[in-house]
Amino acid sequence: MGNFDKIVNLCKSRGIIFPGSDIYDGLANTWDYGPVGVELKNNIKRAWWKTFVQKSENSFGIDADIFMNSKVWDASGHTASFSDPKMDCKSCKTRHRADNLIEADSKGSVNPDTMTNEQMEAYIKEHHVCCPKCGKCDWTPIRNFNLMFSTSRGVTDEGQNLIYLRPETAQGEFVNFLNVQRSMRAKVPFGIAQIGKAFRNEVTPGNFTFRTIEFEQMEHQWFCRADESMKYYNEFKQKAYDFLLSLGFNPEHLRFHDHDKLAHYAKAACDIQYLYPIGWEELNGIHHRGDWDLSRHQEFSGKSMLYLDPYTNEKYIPNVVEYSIGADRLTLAVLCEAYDEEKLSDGETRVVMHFHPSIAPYKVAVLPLQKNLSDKAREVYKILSNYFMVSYDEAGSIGKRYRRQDEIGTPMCVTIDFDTLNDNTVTIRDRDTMEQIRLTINELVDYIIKKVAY
RNA sequence: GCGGGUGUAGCUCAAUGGUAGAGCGCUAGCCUUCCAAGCUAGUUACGAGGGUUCGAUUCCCUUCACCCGCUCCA
Repeated sequence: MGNFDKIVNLCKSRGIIFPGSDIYDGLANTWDYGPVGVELKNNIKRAWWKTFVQKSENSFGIDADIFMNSKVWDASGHTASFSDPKMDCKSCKTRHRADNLIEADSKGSVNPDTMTNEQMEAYIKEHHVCCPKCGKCDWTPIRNFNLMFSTSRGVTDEGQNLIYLRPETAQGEFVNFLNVQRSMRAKVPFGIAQIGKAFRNEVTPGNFTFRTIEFEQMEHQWFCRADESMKYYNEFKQKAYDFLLSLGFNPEHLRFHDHDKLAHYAKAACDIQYLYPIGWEELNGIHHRGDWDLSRHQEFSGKSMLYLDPYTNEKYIPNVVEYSIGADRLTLAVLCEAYDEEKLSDGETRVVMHFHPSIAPYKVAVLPLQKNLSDKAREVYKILSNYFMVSYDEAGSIGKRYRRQDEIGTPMCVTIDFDTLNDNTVTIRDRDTMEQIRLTINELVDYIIKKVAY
């Protein structure tokens, strides 16, 4: 069994991530975070927010609605390019885009973009457009594969309006550029950050939570002058990289990957890839988007996106440097990075999740050495739970309980013994070093706070 | 949507046209003062529907779900 499968199994058995709709045999590419996983993911999101909002004087957080006016997606280009008319060749089972077939057949003299599906089907029938792979002319009807999830808005059947679940969070930052700039009296350069859900109707192999139909993005859009944009682009590459290192990533498992093929909006683009057990895969992206987004929204909304620079009295549409990372992908990378099987001196193996203490789901576990010490142990639990997520376990041998905590990456375990009753001291055991030290209960909170600080 | 594969306990895996087992896990108790110890007891399953049959978890059909591949992928 590969590490990836082991991690998936560990996630299920230890309450980190469960298959979605599990008792109904699941639903492909959906996953639910369990009691342990939700703590991990929330801690990761909090660390990200702290880095890119709290510690950045000119960055502001927002939380935009998942539903947006459909014109937003016209402006962003999603309506046009996120939906493709597809036909299957019944003979050789390959799939093709109807518009591409027509364009090739007519050598560009017919513009399929202006045709309905019925018109395209009629054209293909009339001109005997055949499968470029097998040469047969046996097509299924056209089906539209729209990568945006849609639903309808409206109470009555008539007059329902198509409304989309956002396929990316970035537009929330762009449409709020003016609101944030004015309300916060922000001066360029400044940033808008957001953590939120996005949805893509992809028919894709999932590889656990690496690719899912619902996912959470953590994004930061930096609005700046065009002549300073490349400088900031490079700065954000470094900042994104440093953030990953601060979570405990091994630099050998990270690499930059510049895009050779740029998206329609991009002037420069680069990924940071992580060496997942399935190979090098994209973890986050840094994109130089130019003034494409704000210009398009100015065009489609009719609202001026011009910024009056108070220092130079110039008017311009700011450039955007986007830094985007998937919260679920990052959580998965953190899980892969933390996973370790340690051989002990007695030949046994222990599974340890070496999470950075600041993002560990539980910071500390309280373990009474014997059950008749539970009153005192619960007292300690009560004190610590004012400050941290604390796990309490009194079932089974002490060794077994240490192993359970190792598997969910709890950095510290506190044991209560008979001496605790006399002198209020406890033994604290470190997950990574296996060292044990003796502290009084009064010293405990400060000690743990220092260990788990981000 | 197409092709192939798989559905038995929480997990990993058996067996069987006639009472469905094991290991691990989990729970309780005994024991136990620091790294998966032991003993005792308990816990839980044939994905769903239909057919053939005296009898189906097993054979057949349908369906559902998942996995792999194709397709797609800002």
